[in-house]
Amino acid sequence: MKKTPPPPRNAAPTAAATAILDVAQQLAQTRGYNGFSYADIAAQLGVTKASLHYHFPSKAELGRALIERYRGRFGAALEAIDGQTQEPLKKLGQYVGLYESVLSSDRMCLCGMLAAEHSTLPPPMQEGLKLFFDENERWLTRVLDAGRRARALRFAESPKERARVLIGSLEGALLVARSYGNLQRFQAAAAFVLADFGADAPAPKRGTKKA
Amino acid sequence: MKKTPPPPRNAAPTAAATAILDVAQQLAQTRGYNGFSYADIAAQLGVTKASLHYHFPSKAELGRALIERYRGRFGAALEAIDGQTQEPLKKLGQYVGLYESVLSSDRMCLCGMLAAEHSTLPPPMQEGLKLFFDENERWLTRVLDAGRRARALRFAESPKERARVLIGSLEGALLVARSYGNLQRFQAAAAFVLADFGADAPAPKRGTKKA
DNA sequence: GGTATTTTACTTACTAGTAGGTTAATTGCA
DNA sequence: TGCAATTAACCTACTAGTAAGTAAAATACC
Repeated sequence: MKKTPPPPRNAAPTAAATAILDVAQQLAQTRGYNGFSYADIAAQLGVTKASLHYHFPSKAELGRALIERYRGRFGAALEAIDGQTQEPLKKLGQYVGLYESVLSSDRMCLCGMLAAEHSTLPPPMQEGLKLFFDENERWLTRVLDAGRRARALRFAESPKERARVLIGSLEGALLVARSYGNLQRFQAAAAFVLADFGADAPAPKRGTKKA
Repeated sequence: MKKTPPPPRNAAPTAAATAILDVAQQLAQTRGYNGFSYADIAAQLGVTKASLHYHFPSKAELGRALIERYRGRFGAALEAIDGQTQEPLKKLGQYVGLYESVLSSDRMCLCGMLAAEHSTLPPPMQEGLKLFFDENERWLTRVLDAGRRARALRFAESPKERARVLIGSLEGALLVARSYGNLQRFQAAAAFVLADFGADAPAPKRGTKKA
């Protein structure tokens, strides 16, 4: 009753698998998990659907891999921020920049998108989503807590609560700005949430930042 | 060459049409526009798909009607708030309550959900979405502006900008809280965005439980 | 009032197309 | 020659949508 020839999972990702994930991610971020099909990926790559199934036996498996890779990359980006600056407000600014760069390519945050479709997702994907948000929350909580201790950030609530608010606000700002096709709309919201942390902190320039 | 018997559009909605919209809305709010089918609605109502097509010739038309009704109802709810209190912070509290009640029934805001799927929607639906957000923004802007003039609310930015941030934050809080199946998570975020408006604002009804 | 006609609100039975997925054969390369 | 990667060809289930027909209610007409 073996259903498929055993595809080599969890190891070094082959070039083909990477290409598939790249296309699938772009589709998932723009159209949602229920908004694309194997046929769409195959067409964009110029291969057959069967070939995709060789690398990712089921769409559920592809979706799971998508989240896992995204989570890993996001985690790496957070570590990169930690390596680049110790200044809390700058860290937050770069964190916001991660979201902004997503919107710049006309995408939604993968996990924000999937969060909308949550109830239609296979359980492993649902769990992957939580992990993503949990990891974001943990990192932000640490930054906020340290920032307040160092008197670089000012806020009243618990760092964890504040981290959650921040994540939600950024995801929501992304969500709405995207349906206006308007990057500035996100930037304005982002500037606000940052400004809210430190009275008159070195506010990021309003208006076009990418230039 | 008439394709369909002309269905009576834009008039008093029949009981059948209302029932269809009710089910479709619940599905759209939980699974997204691309996450349900005519078959799903038909099954829940115990009628045939063809019967649905009689009332709503295409899914695009159904989706458009869905947004239109939602928008109308939301607008009515905002008017109701205006009729109930003049106190700005209370108005905001009730506004937040609208979102909370959506989450209580395990749903996402219809338009927040559709915003995620924006790029896959037929243009009339995309425009309906914008109208929804625009109307929310207008109402909130008015409340915020009046509230600040009356010294009942405190904030630095322009009312319009602040209104946008608020909408985004609430939609985002809804989005994330829903993938945790956790109402409290939303309530905490909601309490924060309200508190952010006036120093020590009165906490919204349900309990804060930490500390 | 009673008959003819139209309209409403469906149904059954179907279409063409797409979804995810499978199998067996084939290619390409170390 | 052996195996990883890929294809052609297929399957079943489901998608939105259509065609044609029908029972019952509303309307028109005399």
